[in-house]
Amino acid sequence: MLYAGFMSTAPPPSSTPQEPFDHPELLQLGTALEGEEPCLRADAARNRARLLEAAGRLVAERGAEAVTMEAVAAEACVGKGTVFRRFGDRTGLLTALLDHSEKKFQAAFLGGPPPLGPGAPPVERLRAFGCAMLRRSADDLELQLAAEPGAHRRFVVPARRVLRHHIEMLLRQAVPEADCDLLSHALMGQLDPALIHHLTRQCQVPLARLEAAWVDLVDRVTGADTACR
Amino acid sequence: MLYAGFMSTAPPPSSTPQEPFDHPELLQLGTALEGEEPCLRADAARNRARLLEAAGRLVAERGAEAVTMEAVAAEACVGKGTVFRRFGDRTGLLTALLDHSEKKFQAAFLGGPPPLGPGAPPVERLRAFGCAMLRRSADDLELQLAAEPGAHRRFVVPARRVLRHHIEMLLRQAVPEADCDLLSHALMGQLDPALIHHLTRQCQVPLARLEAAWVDLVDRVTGADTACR
DNA sequence: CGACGATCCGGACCGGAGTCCGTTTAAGGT
DNA sequence: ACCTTAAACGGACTCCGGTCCGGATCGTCG
Repeated sequence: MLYAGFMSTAPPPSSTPQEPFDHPELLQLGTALEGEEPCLRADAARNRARLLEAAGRLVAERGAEAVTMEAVAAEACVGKGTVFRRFGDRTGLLTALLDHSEKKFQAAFLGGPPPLGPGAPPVERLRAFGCAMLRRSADDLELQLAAEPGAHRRFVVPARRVLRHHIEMLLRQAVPEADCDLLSHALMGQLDPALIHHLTRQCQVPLARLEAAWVDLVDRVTGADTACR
Repeated sequence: MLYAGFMSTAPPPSSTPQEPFDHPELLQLGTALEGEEPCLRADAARNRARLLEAAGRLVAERGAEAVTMEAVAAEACVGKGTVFRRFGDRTGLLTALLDHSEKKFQAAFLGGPPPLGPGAPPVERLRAFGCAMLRRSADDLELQLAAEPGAHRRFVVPARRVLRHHIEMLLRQAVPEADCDLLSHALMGQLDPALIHHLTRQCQVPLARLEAAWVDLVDRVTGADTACR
């Protein structure tokens, strides 16, 4: 299940010495394909395989939360340091475990048959994409969650609930025929502090543009303003 | 800055003995107000204040990442256990720090003057709400981020970038006039694994409904299908 | 084949989150 | 004022993620 093909998943963590990290964090979607593998030394490759297998075994037998770096190392009969060198951190390891299904999915929407792949009109592809992703997530949900620290809590934080409820209430008034409960989540997504931070600080997007995008989103969702577009 | 009013923020963590946690994780929005405070013992209240003050000082002087439970405890001349008993965990402490501005914001959109507060038509309130939230976030971004473990990474994970880029590309074809870069984030929000987990596992929402909501969202955003609504 | 340099290995080590439990103290009843 | 008890306290302890570095291995080149 290892290596090559489409986009791999691990983050670009690592230290200054720029280890030959095994997941080339690629780019340029659409063109796809990219067989880059730094080609590990024999022992390194062997250990990498062992580690993934061990991790998979742990997940299967005792759930994702049993996947502790030490436990994986022990299960694979390997030193703890090796796990970190290979995968960067816990997230990297879990992510690598998801790599296979990830790449299958990417292949499906980048080059598979319509309506998911190219060939269908964009709106239909969008519809198909979401549904496919929803179904895919249903499977390895546990892993996906485990790979993202503090993910369970995110939707339980009272403060956030209040904000979402408010959006939901306003939506109910504006578009009573819609599934406002779920719709509100999409709007919340646009206001996520982490997103704001990413866009304003890391991507230099000016606040004004964010506001404009929000207003546009609201108008689209509620069908307001520019009436029919 | 302590206590009472609108909704407080801390999660419902704590252990089985059900400590009289200071943030009553309330409910019933719209009705607002709720002066519930378990009324801590004198020493407890004193220490709580000390801790918040100490934490605030640490944030101000050395940034949010210096807010370590031990450091806060030391700064407040209090035992480490006390910090945990009072705030549950690090997230709870940071959240409590945000409580003040949080409540001010809640007050503004629950009962303040239009267009944020009641009185304006719902669509306008929605627009105002998002803009207000964007501006508010710009301030205590650092704290908000720190309060949510692993928040920085979320938008850097390569796998997620690929998915978003795909959505963005399809959007560009479907609604070339929109700010598809930003718009794609809203759609991604609806497909967030953590959200899927929350809805399907904790809220028992059937997958079919999620799919329907997605399709509806796509149609609204692209203006497709039901044409003008 | 032997030696050399680059790469990898492993486990000791560190710091911080969260738990536990014996001790102390506030508050209310007598 | 004193006694009782529920609550709060504090710091030692565990567990885990992540770092570091001396030593073992691999692969290559002469």
